Amino acid sequence: MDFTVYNTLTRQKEVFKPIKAGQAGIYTCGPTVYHYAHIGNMRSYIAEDGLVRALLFHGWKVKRVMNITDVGHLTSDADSGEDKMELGARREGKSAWDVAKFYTEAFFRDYKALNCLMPDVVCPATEYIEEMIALLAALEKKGFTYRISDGIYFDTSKLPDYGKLAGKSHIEGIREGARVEANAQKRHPADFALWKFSAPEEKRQMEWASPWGTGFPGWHMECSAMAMKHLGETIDIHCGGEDHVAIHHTNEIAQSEGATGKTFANYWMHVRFLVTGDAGKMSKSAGGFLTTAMLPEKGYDPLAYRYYCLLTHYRKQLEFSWEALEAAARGLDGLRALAAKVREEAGAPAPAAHREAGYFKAFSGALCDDLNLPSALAVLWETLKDHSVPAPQRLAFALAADEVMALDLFKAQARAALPAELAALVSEREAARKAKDFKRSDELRKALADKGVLIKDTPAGTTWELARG
RNA sequence: GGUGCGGUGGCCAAGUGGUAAGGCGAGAGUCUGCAAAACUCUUAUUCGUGGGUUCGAUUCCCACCCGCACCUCCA
Repeated sequence: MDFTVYNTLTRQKEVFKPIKAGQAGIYTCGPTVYHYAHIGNMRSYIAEDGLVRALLFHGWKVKRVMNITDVGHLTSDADSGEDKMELGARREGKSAWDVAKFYTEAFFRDYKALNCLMPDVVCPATEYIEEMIALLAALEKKGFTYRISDGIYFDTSKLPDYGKLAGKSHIEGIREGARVEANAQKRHPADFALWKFSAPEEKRQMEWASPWGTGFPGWHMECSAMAMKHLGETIDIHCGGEDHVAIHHTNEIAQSEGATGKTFANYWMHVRFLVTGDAGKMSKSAGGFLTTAMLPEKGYDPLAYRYYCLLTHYRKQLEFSWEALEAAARGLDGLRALAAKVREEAGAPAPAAHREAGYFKAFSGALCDDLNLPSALAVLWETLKDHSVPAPQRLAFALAADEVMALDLFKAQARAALPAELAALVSEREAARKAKDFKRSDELRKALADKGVLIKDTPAGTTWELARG
């Protein structure tokens, strides 16, 4: 079956044809590590992980590269808003390097908690300054650059199809200074910095010598340099958030194609934002936001958030609400319970998933249709409940499907022991119930419920679970 | 101001020119001392509004209303 993806460049779904048969080279814009990544950031990585897993599911090989932006944004507080952790880190005398290290580690903790597969290559921008300087030199040689007081800039008028990703009318409509102060020395509003000079009176923590002067690379340089270094001058799929279309990716294309004269990326996949009803998009600068690490504190498995993301197509804006997250968490619980029941019924899975079965093709077809994970998830639900399919086949299918969904459908849920005091109440209630003192046992059940312990009486005895929240 | 996207049952949400997946919730039943859990069944003649094209539109076209995102580092 052909694998199709929506390509932002052509604004339509296209059959994915890789440069090397059966192998996909994917570049992902990674996090900027001067603060925590919030769950909105993670939506993109979950969607991209879905892409990687869907390709692997269909037998493709995948080479995925992710950058870490650890340079260029650490000079002023204004860039980072009032991030308490960073301010705290500074108070403790940490360097910009330490801050980057700290948040990189935090990012991958979250990333793994959401069951995202590690990229094959993770590249911090600060380790590729040489490559960026070489790229700039190539652009200079071809006449795409000019120098003004604060840096070396890219002359967008020199590239005939500049802005093709976002659309010409969009580029022409850009009003510089609408939200950021205009730079009067720039020749065209869309021109952007390739190399910024350190201010004479300032000693930056992160700065490098270059043929043009001491300073640091422009924000778009890293992705161009690293993507081409690891995946070649033309890559298969370039991923990122929707916000990057008009500026960051547009400029990556300008730099890369200006330097090589070749197509930079054949397919551009953009994930739309997670937004919150009242505050709009979840933003790093807008203050309070939710991180993956905060989910367990609220009583949620991080994978409940993954499930939540899987419920909505990646090209549709996703609105966050606690009510919807709660519904997702319950849905995931239900799916796991269903999977456990299928496993019990089946004993052992069939030797292999039945790839010719209708449900399997429906599942695969949904993935191949521009990564329609919500549809694929519906197929999974329906199939697991379908008793006309032999249980071992259902189990084999669930195992295979979870390689894509990555929801830990069969992982035994570890749970904390109940505090002794509450455990005593549970035993006391069970004793009262056995003695048919229902009044007392119901009182105790109520008391336990008030403390968040839900009682279940099964033929095998009394069990409990913790209420969420 | 420019660009783009979306409005589907109480909530989240997929989808198609031929009569609305799935999940959550809710209701009924089985089970239970009663519950919970589990199981079974039910839950949109209808897809923002008004026109148009068509044998037929939620799906195509036009207008309007509403919401959102991007144009700044941001996923």
